[in-house]
Amino acid sequence: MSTIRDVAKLANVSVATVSRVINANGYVNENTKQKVEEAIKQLDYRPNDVARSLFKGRSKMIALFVPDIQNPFFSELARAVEDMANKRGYTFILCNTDNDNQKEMDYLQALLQKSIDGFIFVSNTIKAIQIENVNVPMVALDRKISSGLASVTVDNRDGARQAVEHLQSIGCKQIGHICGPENVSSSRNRLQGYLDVVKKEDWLTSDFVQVGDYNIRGGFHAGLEMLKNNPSIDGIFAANDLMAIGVLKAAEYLNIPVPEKLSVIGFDDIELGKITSPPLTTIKQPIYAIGKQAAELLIKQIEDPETEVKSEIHDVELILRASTKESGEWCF
Amino acid sequence: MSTIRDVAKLANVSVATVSRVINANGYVNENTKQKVEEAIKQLDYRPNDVARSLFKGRSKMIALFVPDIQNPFFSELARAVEDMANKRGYTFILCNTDNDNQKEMDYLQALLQKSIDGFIFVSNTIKAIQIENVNVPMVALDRKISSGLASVTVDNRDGARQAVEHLQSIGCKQIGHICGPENVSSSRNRLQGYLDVVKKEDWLTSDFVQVGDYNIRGGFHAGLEMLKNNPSIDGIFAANDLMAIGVLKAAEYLNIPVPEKLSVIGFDDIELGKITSPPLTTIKQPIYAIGKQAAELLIKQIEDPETEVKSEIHDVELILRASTKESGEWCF
DNA sequence: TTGTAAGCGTTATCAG
DNA sequence: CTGATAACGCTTACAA
Repeated sequence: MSTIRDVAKLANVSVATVSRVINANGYVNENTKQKVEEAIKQLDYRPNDVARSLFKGRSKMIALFVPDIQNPFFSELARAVEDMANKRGYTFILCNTDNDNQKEMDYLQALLQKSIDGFIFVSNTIKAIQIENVNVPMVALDRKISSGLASVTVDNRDGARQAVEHLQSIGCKQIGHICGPENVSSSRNRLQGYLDVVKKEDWLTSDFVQVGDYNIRGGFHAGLEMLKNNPSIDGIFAANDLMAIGVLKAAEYLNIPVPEKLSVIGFDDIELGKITSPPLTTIKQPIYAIGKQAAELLIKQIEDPETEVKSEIHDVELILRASTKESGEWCF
Repeated sequence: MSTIRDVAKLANVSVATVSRVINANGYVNENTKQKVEEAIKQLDYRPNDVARSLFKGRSKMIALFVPDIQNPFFSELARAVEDMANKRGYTFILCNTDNDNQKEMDYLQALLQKSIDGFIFVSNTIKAIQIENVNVPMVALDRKISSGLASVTVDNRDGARQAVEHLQSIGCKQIGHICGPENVSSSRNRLQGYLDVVKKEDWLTSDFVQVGDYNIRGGFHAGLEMLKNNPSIDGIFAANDLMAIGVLKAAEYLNIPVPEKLSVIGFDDIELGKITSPPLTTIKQPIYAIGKQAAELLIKQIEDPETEVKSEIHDVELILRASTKESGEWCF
């Protein structure tokens, strides 16, 4: 690997001049510029980013923390963040946290030591106090961390309301809810939305809300429990698609036909929901778009520290498929 | 952020001594060591990795190139690599290439400029000549790139044979194959394995092999085509699970009951195969294990350049589920 | 318009 | 056992 010094020598100029031309920075005579560019080409010279980082104190790297990249919701988010990072010349670092706060803190430290330029967190375990003296830009994605932190989320409560109202509109009389983990803000908000709609119903008992884990397996078990205890249930709103798929499996297991006897609706609109049998009605989040926006917001903060800290809340949208009555649709 | 100089000043020693204690390197008096450690604690000092990297010419970062993290096969691989990287103190960089050679080359350059320590490639577009003078360790994963490069793969041909033989053993008479893209080595090997078993059959015509794209949609279309042209087909071996799921959807669309009239077998054993209806019989690759091993191999090469370049080939295993006759199994 | 030289925060060599 | 000091490769005052 040749260095800036090699180029300078070959072009018969000083390293400062070379630096000026590679950074298009400061005055440099057209002629000497040509010479330098020639030398650069000849040596196939590429500036060493580590040296640049050391000098600047910034690395052109951003990190995304997600619980688990194997969850399709997070992989779509990751894809969006990476694409944006890439486009703006940043290197993308992916951190799987498994919702483990220790892991999060370890990553945080390690990356700070590498002069990372910013973080995007999808986390329900990071506390405001743990990051209060991190002095690089940060953005919370999907889940809020603290009010002082920029965030990009969706209107979870409204989405949940839409879901439950849809179930009612197609004739469901008794609607259960599989909620996500209680320490996740999106999950709490979706539960709120559910309650907004059904809290006055006389059939409502605590049996109608089961706690899941935002995964297929948890949805399956919660769904099984709920359907066994309340055979009269004819609609289930699961707080995410993965759990809704679990409910579909539970219904299949119990020989309850969907959507004839039971309507199921999820939340997120991951690709997977299109290929279940029946395909899943859901509340669509603009997953890629929010990931992209989080990255944009972060990079804006990085490149202009004066940028105001904003909280963006995106709308969601009902997507009708065959898992709820009278809305069948065969995709592909 | 305090520097090694601040620590030295506070502890009343030289920076060299501080360096010695943080690296447990060279002699240092127990007493002065205590003093230094005290100072480090007091200042909450953390060494600057960028400076370290500049000096050492290595960054403790490794990268993984995959076509698309949204494919669950790759996200499991990514998870494995990240876990291993993490464990060994490396930072993990994920690169989605979309099978775009230009993107691969751009990433390669960018990361080399950051003094990346090594690469793991899942690629069918990188050519040997493009990386011949990359002088950091590299490992090919899932797909070979060139014989000179360390690689971790599975016995695709044997797996394909097992798949087709299983179909025969349960009574399938006419077996079609949905193969993957022709420029992917695993896909070619699986086709070979299929042909090994059926090449002498008199029913075999070119209609029995359809090219897919390793994705659900491609599997759906290829399956549709095949089933429409050959109503007598009673078994399909798809070169990966995603396409097998597409075939399942195609059968559903055509009202062909699986496994009663048609048996379907995939390859990979991604999680998704467990939740289809019916669950998917498949050839299981040790996905996490090969990802982990690729990372181990890479790190070994990084830390000991004398390490010999090895090619590891893992065995695969038939997993029986309900998409092939007489092997029904209800998981969860 | 160009060059010199002082850092950026480490590590390692070489004296003491 | 410890301390100066010269790298590592780059950028940017400051001079010329």
